[in-house]
Amino acid sequence: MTDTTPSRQIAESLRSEIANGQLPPGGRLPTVRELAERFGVSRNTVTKAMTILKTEGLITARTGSGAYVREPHPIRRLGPGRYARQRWQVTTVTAHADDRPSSEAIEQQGGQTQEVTLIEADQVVAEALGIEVGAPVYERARVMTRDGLPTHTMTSYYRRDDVEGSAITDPRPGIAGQGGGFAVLASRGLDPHEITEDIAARMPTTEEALLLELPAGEPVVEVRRTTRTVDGQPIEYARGIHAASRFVWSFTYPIPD
Amino acid sequence: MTDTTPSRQIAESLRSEIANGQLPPGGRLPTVRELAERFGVSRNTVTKAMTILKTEGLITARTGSGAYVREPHPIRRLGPGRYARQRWQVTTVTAHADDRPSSEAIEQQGGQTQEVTLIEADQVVAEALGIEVGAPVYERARVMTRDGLPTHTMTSYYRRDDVEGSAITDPRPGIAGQGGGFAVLASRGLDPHEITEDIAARMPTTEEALLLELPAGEPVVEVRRTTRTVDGQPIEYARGIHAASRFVWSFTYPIPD
DNA sequence: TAGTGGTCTAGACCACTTC
DNA sequence: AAGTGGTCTAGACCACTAA
Repeated sequence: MTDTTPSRQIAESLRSEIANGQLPPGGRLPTVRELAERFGVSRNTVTKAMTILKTEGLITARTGSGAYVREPHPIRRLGPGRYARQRWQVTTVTAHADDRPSSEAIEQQGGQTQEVTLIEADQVVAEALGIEVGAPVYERARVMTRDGLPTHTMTSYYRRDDVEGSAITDPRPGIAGQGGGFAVLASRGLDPHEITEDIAARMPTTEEALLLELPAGEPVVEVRRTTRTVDGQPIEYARGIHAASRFVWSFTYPIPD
Repeated sequence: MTDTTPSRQIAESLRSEIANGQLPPGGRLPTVRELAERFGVSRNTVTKAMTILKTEGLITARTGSGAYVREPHPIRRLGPGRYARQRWQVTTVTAHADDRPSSEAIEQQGGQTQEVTLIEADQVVAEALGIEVGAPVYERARVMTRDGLPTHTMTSYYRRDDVEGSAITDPRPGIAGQGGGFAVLASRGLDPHEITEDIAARMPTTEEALLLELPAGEPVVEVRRTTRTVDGQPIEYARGIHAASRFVWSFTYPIPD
């Protein structure tokens, strides 16, 4: 039934100790040397067992300190409500650029970094926005953090003419941040009306793992979002990478005919 | 910038060869022994590099044969349309049990196994169905396959009184299969009207990895679905485990106020 | 039967943490 | 300074695949 190499057996043994609470979340595992002696194997074999558990997301190890049972993350539930009008709709657009442009295009602020650049649309972006490949688009790349830890990235693309000169093209975070992109589009007569979200999961690339400080064995969820006006005209395409363990997506809808 | 151990460097080297197409999908990697010589390291170090790539889902290895670049899966796009009325609504319920009950509760049929059991509701199921813990519910566990490979599981829970004696409680697949559960509920005056889907991603348990024949480094997407009548009464709770690389979930909705 | 990936050992060295 | 996880080596053995 179970193909049973020593390293797998040790992993299974520790796994069940974690499952039954004998090793509680945050608790420290016995040292590699202790386990090697306990199971009568070499240190390498125990290390391998721990590698298995790490890639399963059950433990993390800190060199010089020990290996610990991973604590469950607080989970955020993401639904359509996060895009609700009342969250971004304002009578007058209060966001505005001031006169001291920062030399750096990246700044840090409570929970969000931002980088805005004018680029040429690639295949995917062009198709999503209904423009030609190579057409100019503004890319607005953000990294969201929570409790000092990065939780997800969100990179939006806008047609240049739609947002040129607006607060969106101001690189400082907070100006167009926090849904403010929708307010800017609305102020230009491009009211966001409909959203399509595509959701898929996969293992992270090495860059993503570094950027989001992902432990081994943590998948990412990639969200691709297209926002359209009431006429069906796409006004924003966005791509987000989320640390999987911190989010749940929730949708409620009537059964279609 | 990049902490650079030999095994990681080798992994990175192979990773870029895969990315630029030098090693095409389905192509065979050089042997461990060849790579060990090429990079001037021990066999173990090359093996470790390949383990990294396996957990990233980039390659799979077959003992005795070689290591191969994984081929991209055909991806199914899942949206609300899969629950559309026209897919399950029938004027008269044609599904029916015949007279020869099978001794086995599990049967195999084109693309689906099924197992039906009467159990007591646990905490999660009870809460979802709005009943008390321990109340009797029918559990209908299915494993869906495609091209002979398992793609996902789907386990539904119904209140006993809602489906007792119906085609749903018939263990043979195909009777209530293929959305037929909705038709049965409708025939009982419990028209499915609204669905809530919760979607999350994580690494598989060992059981799930075995059941879905997941290669190392393949995450799963867990979908929890609650179906309600127009009155808001929950009539089905379902839990599905999907091999992440084979699916995309897609939702289109108007921006709420 | 020759070649393949997979696992294990014993010993070594390293960077890091903790005291 | 002592203890920790992490990595690497050299060599061994195994189960499996393919000709």
